[in-house]
Amino acid sequence: MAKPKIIPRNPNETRRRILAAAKVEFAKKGLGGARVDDIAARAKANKRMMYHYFGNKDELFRHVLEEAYGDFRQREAELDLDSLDPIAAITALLAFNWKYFLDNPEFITLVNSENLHKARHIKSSKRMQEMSRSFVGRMQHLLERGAKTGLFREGLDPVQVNITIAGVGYHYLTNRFTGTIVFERDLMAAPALDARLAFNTQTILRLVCTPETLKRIAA
Amino acid sequence: MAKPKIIPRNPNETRRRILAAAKVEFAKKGLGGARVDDIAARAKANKRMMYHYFGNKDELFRHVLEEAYGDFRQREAELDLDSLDPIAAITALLAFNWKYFLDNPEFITLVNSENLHKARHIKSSKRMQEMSRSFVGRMQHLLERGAKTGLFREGLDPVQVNITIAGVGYHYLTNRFTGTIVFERDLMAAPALDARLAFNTQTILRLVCTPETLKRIAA
DNA sequence: GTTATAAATAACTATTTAGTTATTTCAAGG
DNA sequence: CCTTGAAATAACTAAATAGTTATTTATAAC
Repeated sequence: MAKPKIIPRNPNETRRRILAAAKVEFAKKGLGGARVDDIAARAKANKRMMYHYFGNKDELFRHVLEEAYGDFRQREAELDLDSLDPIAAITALLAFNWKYFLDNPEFITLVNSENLHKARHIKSSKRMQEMSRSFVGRMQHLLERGAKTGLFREGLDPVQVNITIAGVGYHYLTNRFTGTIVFERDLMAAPALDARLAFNTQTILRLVCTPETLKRIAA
Repeated sequence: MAKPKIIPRNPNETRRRILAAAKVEFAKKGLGGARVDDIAARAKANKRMMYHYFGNKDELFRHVLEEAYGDFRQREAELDLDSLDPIAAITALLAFNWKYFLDNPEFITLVNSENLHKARHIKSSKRMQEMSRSFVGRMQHLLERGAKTGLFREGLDPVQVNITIAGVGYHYLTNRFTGTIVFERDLMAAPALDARLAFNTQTILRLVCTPETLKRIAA
């Protein structure tokens, strides 16, 4: 009735299905644990098609990674932080990071897997470089805007702030399974997640704001 | 001359060598990527001995993890934070975390691997539970001591503070390979490492200290 | 229609892999 | 000494694995 399920002989669709299936498999089992046969099966495609479109397992992994990273950066760029005052902007950026990691848990495991392999897949990727540059630029701009208006401290390193904003959320979520055991607390329950975002917001505002700003917003 | 290298027929030694080799292999390639044959070869032991002492690959991984986590917690317990004032104590704890991650990079990849597998190896480990409890207890005690002396803010959640202290260092280091590409900066150069520890110290002190304390120590 | 090209499939291969079996070797307690 | 049980080794197996070959099939340009 509705949409024809699988159009025969559709290269774009097949390629897309393989890439999507690979993302799931790599995220679940890591590069070393993922199986090419399982990826093909999940994509409902012949394994040979993977080799046709992507060359080999490592190249497939690189495509998955670049796509995941690209999606993350693109959505972040869409936030339009410039229309917000610096405090609202950095709060929104932190919340975006948190929500993105929550909604896309595979992003975290893919990045972890790439780091286990010393980032060899993206080491010479021009596309990664371009995406990263505008990302760092946005933070630099935000921090300068905050400092100029007297809200933020002067001289904050955008790289350090970026890593910290990502880190306070990323670390909580990537280690949520061992964390739940170590802390004997369900770290993924809704109230726990809300509490963590609130805590992280405090952490970041206390880090970037001047004492006067902090007193005023009563953090 | 000195010590006899490999004593024949030495069960403890063989077991220890296998465990040490497994730690290296699992840390390098993850659970899915590690090869039992490679572990045996690295340990200069017969593969059959691994099955003799540890049962199977997953049990071996569990032993490696428990040992790694145990070492981390034991060394942390040896810090004797009670003999330091709260600010020095939390600074020392942060620095310990940082240094431990730097000196034992395999710890990070092992924990990452366990989380990729949803912590199934340690889920019902009594030993993990015991080690974790005293660890959380120490932070609680430190935060209470800081609050009582008016240095720290009241009502800080020791779990949140623990996760943040670990996270600001852990995230920087676990993602150092992709980070070096994204930020186009050698994150592992000595000055970069010093800068990160200094930055993290600021982040944590700003998080836990009262405004008055912060003004006094001019952070 | 015919043909050239690319998409898709099935079946295969050479290796690798976790785990096992069968056997030998040593060292300590009697 | 000598016997016994554990330590160690070598050789094996069945299944899995990344990647390939050979072939068929649909499509779109002419």
